[in-house]
Amino acid sequence: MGYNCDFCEHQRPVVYCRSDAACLCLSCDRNVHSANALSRRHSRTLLCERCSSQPAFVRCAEERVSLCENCDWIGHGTSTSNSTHTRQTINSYSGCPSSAELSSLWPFFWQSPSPGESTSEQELGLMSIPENMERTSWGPTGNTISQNQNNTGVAEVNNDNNADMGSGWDGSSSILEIRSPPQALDQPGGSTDTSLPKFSCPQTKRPSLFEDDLYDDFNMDDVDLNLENYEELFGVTLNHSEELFENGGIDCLFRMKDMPAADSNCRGAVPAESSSVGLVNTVQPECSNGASADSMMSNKTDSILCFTGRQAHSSLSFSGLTGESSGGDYQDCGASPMLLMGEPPWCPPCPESSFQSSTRSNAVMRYKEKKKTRKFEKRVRYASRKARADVRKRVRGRFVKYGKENGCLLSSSEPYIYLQLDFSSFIKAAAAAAIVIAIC
DNA sequence: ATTTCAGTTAAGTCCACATAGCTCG
DNA sequence: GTCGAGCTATGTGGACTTAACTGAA
Repeated sequence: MGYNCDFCEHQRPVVYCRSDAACLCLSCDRNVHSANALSRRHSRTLLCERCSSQPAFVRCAEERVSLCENCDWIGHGTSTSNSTHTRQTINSYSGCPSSAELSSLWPFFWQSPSPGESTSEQELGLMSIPENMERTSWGPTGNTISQNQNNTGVAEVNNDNNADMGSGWDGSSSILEIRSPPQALDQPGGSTDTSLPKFSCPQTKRPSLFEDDLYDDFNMDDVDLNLENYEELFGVTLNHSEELFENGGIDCLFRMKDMPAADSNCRGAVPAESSSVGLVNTVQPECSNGASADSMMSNKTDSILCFTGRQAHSSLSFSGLTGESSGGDYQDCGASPMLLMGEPPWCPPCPESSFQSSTRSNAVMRYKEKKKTRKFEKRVRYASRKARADVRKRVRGRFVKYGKENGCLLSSSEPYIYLQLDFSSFIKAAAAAAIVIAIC
């Protein structure tokens, strides 16, 4: 541990901004994300208290610690004693919430931690947040969804918070939105309510975390992250790498299956730094296969060494990738890169490996099938041009001028007859002419 | 293990023309 | 500031070409 805020480099980071790929203290989070309307839209969540480099997605009530997916898997997925811990999904937020708003969002923040645990949450309560800054409002559509994961995997939706917030805040200038975590998690209990975030019991069905249904409802058109908008908004030309980074590190890893199987350490390091495909393909792993998962996940410096770090990504060029193909390639895949590569590098062999293997093979099969049938739809910007192109005459796939349809010029303004003949027609015509000449 | 070759796949190119977007008077 | 003329760049789809990839011999 011992990391500092990426912005002030002084305070202990508490929240993680996916858009900025930055770990920030609350003060800097407020400063940075109050700069403009765009930055206010950045979705932030708690920082994992184990690795201090990944966004936390679940809160362990027993351990009173916020964990990212990887650390949750390490802590709960491999230990039968810890697997029964009650865990609560951590919501993300945007805007500039006050400390009171954060307390409503994360009530566990102000619970006193048990002895020997991280004190980051205690410090969090002591952090000064300039309350004179722009007032944050709870959006009328803000939907606080909390889940109490028990052994049966029953999730419940808590709308009380939302109602309370709605009554206590002015919804006219909605800035802050409470979002359920982006991860679609399987729900062992088999709930039919698809609107609810799913939760997974990692030790039993870990691979399903990344199965196809995770991406089925994800449409980049809805997210609207195209380059044009970025140029319009920021006035700068954006490399495709940045677009990939915006989409999240996990989705950018599919080319990792090309990496040598021994690169387990670096495989784990990549999601930790939201690395990009280009980096993965070009940067040689520096880490040895023998490194432990713990050291890998906790050693932030190593991650940066292996995959250049998030600060360097903007200078990398991905000119060989097109927006459509590359972007969709990594967003529409139906299986996790970890899935394709084999067991997660941080997952030691366990008795359930046979079950996981079969599940994984099924997922890989579904991924391959989906990839085979996948078709990147072209986005038509001008329907009128498309309509015209659809009805325009072509000769061998090329547009032809008016009057040159069917190989002949029909326009009276043209002084000559235009013949559009392919080679076979030319041979036939030449042969016929030769016969005529011979007869004559 | 390496090379060669045929088959497959993906990406790029070409065409004419309507239209968006810009400058200029 | 507004308007119109003139100009340039862009986008549209199908056929074709080219390059890259794959698997077998």
